[in-house]
Amino acid sequence: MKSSIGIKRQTVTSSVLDLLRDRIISGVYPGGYQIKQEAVADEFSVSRIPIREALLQLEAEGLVVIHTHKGAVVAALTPQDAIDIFEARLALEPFMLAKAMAKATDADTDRVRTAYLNYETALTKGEAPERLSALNWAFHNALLAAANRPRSFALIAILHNSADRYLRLQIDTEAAQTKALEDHRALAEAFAKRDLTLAQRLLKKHIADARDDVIRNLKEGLA
Amino acid sequence: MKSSIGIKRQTVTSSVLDLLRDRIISGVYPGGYQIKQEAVADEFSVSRIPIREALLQLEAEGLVVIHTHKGAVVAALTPQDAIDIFEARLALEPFMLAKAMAKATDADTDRVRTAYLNYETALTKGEAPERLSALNWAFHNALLAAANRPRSFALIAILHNSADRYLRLQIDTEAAQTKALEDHRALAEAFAKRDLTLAQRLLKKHIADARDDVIRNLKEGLA
DNA sequence: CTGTTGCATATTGAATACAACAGACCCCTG
DNA sequence: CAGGGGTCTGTTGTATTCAATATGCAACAG
Repeated sequence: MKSSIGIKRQTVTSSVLDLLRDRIISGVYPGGYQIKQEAVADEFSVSRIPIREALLQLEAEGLVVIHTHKGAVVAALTPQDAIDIFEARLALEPFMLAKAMAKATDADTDRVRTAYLNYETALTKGEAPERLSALNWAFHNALLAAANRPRSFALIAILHNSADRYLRLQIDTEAAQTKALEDHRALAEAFAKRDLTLAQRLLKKHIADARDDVIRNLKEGLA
Repeated sequence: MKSSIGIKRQTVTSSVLDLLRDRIISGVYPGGYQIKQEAVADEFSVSRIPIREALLQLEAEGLVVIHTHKGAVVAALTPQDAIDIFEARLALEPFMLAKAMAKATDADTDRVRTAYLNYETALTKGEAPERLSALNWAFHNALLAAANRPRSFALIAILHNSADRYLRLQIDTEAAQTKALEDHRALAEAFAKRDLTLAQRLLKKHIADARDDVIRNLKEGLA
């Protein structure tokens, strides 16, 4: 097999997919924004075909809604949707954490610790929100990776992306991020000690708190 | 070819999507089968574009795996994958059942009862497996519909489709279906009584038993 | 004989071209 | 003035065409 390492040969569709996803999650394309295929195609100097295919995948991720002959619209952010997403995470993540911790090795513990430290240093350095988001996900990722459940993992990843859209809306992102850091620290510790009960409780609270914060902010925003 | 009832406002892509999905779930396209775009396009006398788009959606549903420049292959059926799927359901469905039962009205109870009866009559009539599959899903659907959680529901629907592929492999489908009927009866009763604890326990057992059956059959098949 | 290299073919990826639909606008009629 | 109908335009859906990649095979060097 030829080494494809180092060679960056992405397909146009996947490049567009990543770019559009970033724009939606970061809020460049807000909820309700209509993504016109031709506009995106022109912007990237490609045809509409890869755009269409990227949009289909974004729809599968729940980031856009496509109506026949009417096109793709960025999914709206609503309290009900936030509850839907965060509570699905609440059902899935602690469950998968159990599977992960049951099979975790010292190497997995190290990965969790490293992911925690990366988030910490990025936060103290005051790095950009998208960087912090990525590292936040990397931490949750590390917690669950040992479970080795591709499908469940994919579902959780999708939920995280959508959840991220809400988290980026936070008024006081700094407070939320600092709290997240503290939660992560405790989680990493419980993971290292293989204290499943504690870890699950912490994770549930972590997600539930995020849900409540998001809801509160949304309600305030509407008032 | 499906009968076009009334106006066929369906897009080619969605028609192809439904047909391919059926073929995969029913086993016409077995795990590992390579779906060639042009072959399907020729069969339906359409271009490859709708095929490609359908395949992308099937990938999002976890029914096929696409590799760049190598095409789409029907996802393999493995014990690990089955565990992954059924245990994700085990995490999600009882959780959502709680949300559903908390908001359920008498109309919802009726829908559950009707769904149960439909499955029962179809089973006694000895209808085709795909019909029974659809009614089985309709029952689970009815149990959870009142929750009104589109995203969680979409995830569960996808998991059901993949789970169905495994259930269709069952050696003794009749025994499995009869057991399912009994489970459903008890579930419908608990739902009607609003006995959440019992309903959740029954649902968990229902799913866990299905998982175990599937695993056992897979292992035997490999032996 | 073995391993590598280069070519031929099958298949997918993307661009271009054409068709169909939704929505807005205008005009018309009552 | 309200409402209907038709055209017109912008956008999406699909077909067709071209380009790029993977894979198998044959020729060849060692």
